[in-house]
Amino acid sequence: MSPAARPPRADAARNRQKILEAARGQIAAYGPDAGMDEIAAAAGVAVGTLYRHFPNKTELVTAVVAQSVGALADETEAALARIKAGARAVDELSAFLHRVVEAAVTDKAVKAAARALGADVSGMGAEERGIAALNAIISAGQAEGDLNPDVTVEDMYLIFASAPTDQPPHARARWLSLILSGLTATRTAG
Amino acid sequence: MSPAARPPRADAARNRQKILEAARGQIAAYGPDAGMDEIAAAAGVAVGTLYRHFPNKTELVTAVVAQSVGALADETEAALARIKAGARAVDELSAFLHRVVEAAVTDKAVKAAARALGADVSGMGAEERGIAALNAIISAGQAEGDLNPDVTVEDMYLIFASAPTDQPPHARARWLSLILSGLTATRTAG
DNA sequence: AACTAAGGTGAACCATGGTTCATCTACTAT
DNA sequence: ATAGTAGATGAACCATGGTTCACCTTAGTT
Repeated sequence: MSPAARPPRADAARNRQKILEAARGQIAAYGPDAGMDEIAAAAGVAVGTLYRHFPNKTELVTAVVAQSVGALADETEAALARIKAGARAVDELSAFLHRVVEAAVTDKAVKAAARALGADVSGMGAEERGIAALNAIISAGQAEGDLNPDVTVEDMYLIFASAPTDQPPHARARWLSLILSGLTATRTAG
Repeated sequence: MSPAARPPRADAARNRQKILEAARGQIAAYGPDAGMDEIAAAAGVAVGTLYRHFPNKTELVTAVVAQSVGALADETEAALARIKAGARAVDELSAFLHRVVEAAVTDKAVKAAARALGADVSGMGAEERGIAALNAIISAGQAEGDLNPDVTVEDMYLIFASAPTDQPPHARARWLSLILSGLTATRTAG
């Protein structure tokens, strides 16, 4: 279709990035109420520029989500790589989940905004990558005998989705430790 | 102060109730976006009536939250009563939490709406009651040796706050079972 | 250095939805 | 029954905030 679309102008690319960052920040802070004007201001740009890069608010938020998903997938793959290099799977999983819970504080707001705007956030490209890596990590943990055999990727989804966001750090840590004991506890009774 | 304010008219009380119900339903369904007009329609009333009963949307939502908190406190006390009558504390706690997680699907939306509107939801009267009962239940469970010694009411708050809402029933059940194993698992190592 | 289109600007537009208020209705008390 | 007031009505008002667009700026090119 587009026979090699010519590359975007240098400042355009820069602005696009600034807009995404600003959007993430504003939404994390003010939720779906973050206004386009505010996002523009935070990015040091005029509103019109937002609309040159994204057709509407929904698309903008979707793009932010996509970026998050991508970053998450990267982290997952990095963890898997460390495991293959000899690291213990549970430890990596635990550390990974810790980071996820921290990031969730921002990402949840973003996802909520996406939902509030009726955005279609399903089936982002990077998601597949993350799932594959997660599956590998879980299998490794189970093979090493540290993870319950009934643990699945679904559980990870559940954790992503339900990670508490408006709780103080120590509460978030407690929450994760409760969950982890559910994933790792070795059942003694049948 | 108010020297026996004369009782409200019969239909006024009825309407107030219908409004609260409608508000809960609409907000559960559409989140903070539920409009006053829609709530009014659902209650079979005109908008003006909402404003006779509640000064603004924020207060209305706050009232709905208060109602939820009250119901929750009632349930807690009922559970405690059953324990005192001989029921096993963990079982009651587990059942109670199951109900909470089910109710959360509605209440979370309401609370989210409250937050979105900047309502002050802290320190509702009934909250104290619930806390007292919960403490008693936890102590009982620990005395019976089924609950970890480090479990506190804070954990219950955490559960209320982080119960997943946009997950299918089986996922919510799984979630609770993960959490419960964190509350009840008997640590073997020091 | 001049050209030109990609990119940026921001005042203005408009839909949405919370809120008001002048007016009408119907409970309750006498 | 009737008065009198608490309560109900809903069209209209207005603030908010997403979106548009006619017009400048400037990066990249020759």
